[in-house]
Amino acid sequence: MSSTHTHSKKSQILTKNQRIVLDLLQNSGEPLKAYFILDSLKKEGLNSPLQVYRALDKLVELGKIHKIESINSFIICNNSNCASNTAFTICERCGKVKEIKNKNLTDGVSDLVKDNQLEITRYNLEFYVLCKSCKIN
Amino acid sequence: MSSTHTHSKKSQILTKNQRIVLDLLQNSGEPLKAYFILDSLKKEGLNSPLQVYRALDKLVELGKIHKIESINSFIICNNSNCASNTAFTICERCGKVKEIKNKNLTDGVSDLVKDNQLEITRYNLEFYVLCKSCKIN
DNA sequence: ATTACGTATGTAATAATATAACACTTAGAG
DNA sequence: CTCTAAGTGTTATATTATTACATACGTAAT
Repeated sequence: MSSTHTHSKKSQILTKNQRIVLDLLQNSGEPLKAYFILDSLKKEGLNSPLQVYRALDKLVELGKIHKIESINSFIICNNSNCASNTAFTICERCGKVKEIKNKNLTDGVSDLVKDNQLEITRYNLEFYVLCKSCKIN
Repeated sequence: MSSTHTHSKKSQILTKNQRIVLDLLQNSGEPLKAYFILDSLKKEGLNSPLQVYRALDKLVELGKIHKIESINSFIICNNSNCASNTAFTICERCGKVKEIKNKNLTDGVSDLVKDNQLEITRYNLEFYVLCKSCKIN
């Protein structure tokens, strides 16, 4: 074990395509669609959908981004250790998405899951809301 | 029209396309994809994707079926009054989907939502699990 | 009974989202 | 150095969903 690392340095480093896709999502902070990412990164050398989807798949697998299923979009993960569990609010009026950081909520869901004897490997929670600014206007 | 009956409230009656799509989902009990529904109902007179999507949209709106976002599929609602709130388990191995009827879970989620001052109009919860039969084998 | 209106229908075309197949490259482990 | 796992680049294609437009049909108001 100590002499032989099964985890190579390579596996911890993002490849170029993974890097530029992650950077774009990081800088945006908003959910982006795969083909928007493709268009945005044409100048960086991304030419085909598959290049984008492969990078996205890997980043999701690494827990660095999440897919928001109901809007076919990807967003940077802003929790340090949310694993593959996700919880979002999506404004029904303006479409704004926020990842829920509230520990009470996610802990509560975990408890409910335990109480109900569900063996969950991961979950995806999408809450449709009317966000503050939309509520005012 | 072969019969003379006049329904008092047309708005509560499903149209032919809505009916046959609902019947198929009802009989199946499983989540079905739009284009599978289209293929299955060719003999009933459905010819285009749009006819299917229009029926599905209406049925979702009426709360008679749900869309399971992460698998782009539609399933009959087996709760009498779940409104537009949905909670499913999806087996990661065999893909089997079950609507969660557990009142504790859904009530709990509602409480959590209240406690965390989220104003939710509806929600969509997708729990990925290893189902009983897949756990055994 | 006729009109106006909202909703549904049928059809063709196309947009948006995602994957398959294949040949090639690269980096690290042994 | 060589083997292998992972990533790349590219073309083509599959899957999912919507736009646009013309037509039909039931209901309520006139």
